[in-house]
Amino acid sequence: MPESGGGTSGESLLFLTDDQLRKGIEAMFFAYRGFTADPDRILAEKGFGRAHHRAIHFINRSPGTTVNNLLSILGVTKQSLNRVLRALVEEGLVESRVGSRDKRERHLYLTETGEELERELSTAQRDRMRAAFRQAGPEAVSGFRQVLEAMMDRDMHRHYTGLKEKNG
Amino acid sequence: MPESGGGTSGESLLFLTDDQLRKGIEAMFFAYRGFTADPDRILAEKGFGRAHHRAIHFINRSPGTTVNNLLSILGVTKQSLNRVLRALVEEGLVESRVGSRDKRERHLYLTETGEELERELSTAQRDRMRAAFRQAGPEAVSGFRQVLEAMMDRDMHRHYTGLKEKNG
DNA sequence: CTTGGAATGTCAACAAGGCTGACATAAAAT
DNA sequence: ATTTTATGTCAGCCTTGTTGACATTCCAAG
Repeated sequence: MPESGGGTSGESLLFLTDDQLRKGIEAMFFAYRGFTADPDRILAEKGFGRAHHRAIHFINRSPGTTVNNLLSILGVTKQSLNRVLRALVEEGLVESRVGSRDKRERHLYLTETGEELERELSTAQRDRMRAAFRQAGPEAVSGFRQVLEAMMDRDMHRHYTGLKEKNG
Repeated sequence: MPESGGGTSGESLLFLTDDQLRKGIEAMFFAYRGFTADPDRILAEKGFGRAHHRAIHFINRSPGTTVNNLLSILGVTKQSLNRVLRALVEEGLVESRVGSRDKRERHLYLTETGEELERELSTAQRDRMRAAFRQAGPEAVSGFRQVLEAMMDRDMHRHYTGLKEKNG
């Protein structure tokens, strides 16, 4: 099955062969595992998981964000996120304040302890990312980002580039 | 400690700032979701999940591979993989043959039905990857792969580049 | 002001897929 | 022949997804 989906009809698009694409697919799989491996070890020690890291990361990025806003970023159900947030609040890593303007909303903040764990996690993850970036060089990093951006769902691209939050 | 994590001391390593690294981290997160979104829809329709896709992919790549070999690639416990394989065998997508040389081993093969699903899944995933590659261009694809390779754990790199299997 | 619908978040219960432990069988070592 | 090691299966637990039911708050219509 040399070219099941391609049909490159002679052009120099060798980087789009099925085999190149399969390598890209496996690269994503193996790299993502490496990408989360270090934080996962830290989290496991403290009895947390991947889901807690995701929440902590985005609360840190946008302090005062609401549960609803976090939901649209994380793409899970509110019930699922709620369980994770409850644990983080109970452990004293996250503070949940009732909205002053709209009392249905909960605004989320990292506590001092929460920020400590965030630092530990993101330092580990950044260290690996930095090593990979340095090894590959700035040209490669640019290409890396271009491909990843093109691979995102459109509405996620918004959360990635925008970084605008309205936290009243 | 004027700079929290970087300390670039004047060099032109702007692509290694904490903010650039944070963008890389979020790019991985959002892109990985996009990367699995299409197969996940197909799998959900048929009552399977991410774990089944992973098994199907690597059995297809190395027909006749053993459970043990698959374990070292997937990085899960044998008990976890076993549940997934049992479902695939029961649904008639995978055939598990007792090894002839070593009867403890089980050699795994996709059935005709299994190959059909594999094609459906990999076509969807390749389509997205192809679109991203095409949009970003060959230079970017090269950089993408360089960074991902540098981000993998060392022993995973083996599975990625090697593609050598001994299936007796 | 009251009432009804929409938005936000919580509680309960279930399913998928990680995990460890116990175990059966086959191979290898003593 | 017996013990040890390797491979795979079965049972049960935990995290983190899911849906359904519900309480609270806001807002709009009457």
